[in-house]
Amino acid sequence: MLTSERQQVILNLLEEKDTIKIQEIIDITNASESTVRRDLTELENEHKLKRVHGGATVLGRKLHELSVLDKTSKNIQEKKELAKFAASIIQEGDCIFIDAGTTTFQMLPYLKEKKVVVVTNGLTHVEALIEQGIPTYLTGGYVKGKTGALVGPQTIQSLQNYRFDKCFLGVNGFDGKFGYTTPDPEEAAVKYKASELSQKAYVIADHTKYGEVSFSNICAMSQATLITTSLPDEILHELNQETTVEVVAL
Amino acid sequence: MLTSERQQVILNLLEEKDTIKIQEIIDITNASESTVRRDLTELENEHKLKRVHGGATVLGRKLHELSVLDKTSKNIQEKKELAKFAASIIQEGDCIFIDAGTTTFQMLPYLKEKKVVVVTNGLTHVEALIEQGIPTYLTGGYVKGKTGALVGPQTIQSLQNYRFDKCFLGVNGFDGKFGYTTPDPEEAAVKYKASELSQKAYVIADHTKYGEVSFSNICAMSQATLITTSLPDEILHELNQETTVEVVAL
DNA sequence: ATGAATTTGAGTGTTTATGATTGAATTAGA
DNA sequence: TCTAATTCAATCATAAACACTCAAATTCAT
Repeated sequence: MLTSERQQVILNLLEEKDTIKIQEIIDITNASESTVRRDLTELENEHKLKRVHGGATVLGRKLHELSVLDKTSKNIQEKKELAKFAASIIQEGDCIFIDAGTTTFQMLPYLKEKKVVVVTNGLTHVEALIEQGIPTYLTGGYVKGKTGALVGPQTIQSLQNYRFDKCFLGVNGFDGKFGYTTPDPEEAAVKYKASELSQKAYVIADHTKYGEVSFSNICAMSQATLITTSLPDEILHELNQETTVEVVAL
Repeated sequence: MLTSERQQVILNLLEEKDTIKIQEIIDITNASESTVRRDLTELENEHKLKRVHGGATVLGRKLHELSVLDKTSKNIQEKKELAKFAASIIQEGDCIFIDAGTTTFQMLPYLKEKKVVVVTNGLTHVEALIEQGIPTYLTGGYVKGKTGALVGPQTIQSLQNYRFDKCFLGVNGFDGKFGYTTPDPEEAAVKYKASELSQKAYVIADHTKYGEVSFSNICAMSQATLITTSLPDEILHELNQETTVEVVAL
């Protein structure tokens, strides 16, 4: 049995039962204890499950944890600086779309005094927005458990009800040739539609995302202003031929 | 049985009953007293429950505290019984709409094993649904800060994407003459649309709501089956001429 | 076919979870 | 208030699960 195959079996079992014992996996896969343990360790590192003594369980499906998930790194500080700058672009009375995701989440604390109307597909954003008394509209759609994002055709359709002054999107990669990309095609479609409906579209992504190319294309570089952290001059020049780049100093 | 599994069982039991004795847990889980005590200690440290002499109780739920504030604990117990019955109506594979509100919220713990697809306009419901791995769709719309309900024309439009086997609605009052009513016209419109899109509509309301008439009419009594607590016979006869009434004994 | 890289399973000492036992603390009844 | 019955926290030995290492088996590239 292939490694990836075996690991998929484990994930499928977890989908059904929520928790599983090591011995059960051994019986089903006919692999040794060592192998199963290795699989579990790997899958845990990939955030596909959570190991517990004696087996594994599905990941904590707590939506609250999602918005602050990767506070491990100091790269959260970068995100905050980017978000702060992005928020400074927003003007009194703007109607804006804020994409789901941890980067855009960092913008929310800076919206308080802005008198804006916000539309979002990020479930985790809602609480923070409401707390600040910001009129908030949520798109409809399927709830992606892992990220708390709303996606799918219903989300796209929901968006058509609105027109935005500005939209702020998170991405997994940007590249001069392949444009903005993200792994999930459904999320990419939502981001694209939002950009279409906005007078001006902004993508927020730190410099480590340069050259990264994920599965799904969102749009060309030219179709959205990039807000990023310091890049080497030659890359900056290359990108500047494609689109506007706002560089945030740290 | 896995530690995490056993602890989840304890939490689930608490969901249903609000309090539980150590001996009950021992009987159900077949674990030793020592182990159960350790579990309770851990769960208390994680703020998942509160230990009391002889067992444990739930501790006020953060997110829903606001909306539950004014209700007595006896009302909650009533709601739970009503909700449990309502959930028992649901069949494997059903596509259901669950209205926002505290009454319908009580249904969620009973959905786990049902293999259903849920559409809701209740933001507070989403977390509970996702935690149980239930495929969840959210309607779009304006976020009503006080209740976490989605309302407005966008919500109505979102709903049109779906057809339901059953829908479960909360109301503020029911009356033989004036039908089901609720204070907010926008919420009433959402409820009405949901009932229209369902093969079968259910309204959940305890007997204290009888004779109450709020500002906005949702629909006539005849258009939804009423799930309620014990009513005087004469009232029951009167209502039975209008619609089906399911009475839940306490 | 050959050697390098990867995957696997068994063996190791260590860590963790469990259940029984103890005496102290708490509750309930007289 | 005192006593009896529970319930509790702490300790301990045991058994299970753990991470780690190493050698055998497999896969891969050449």
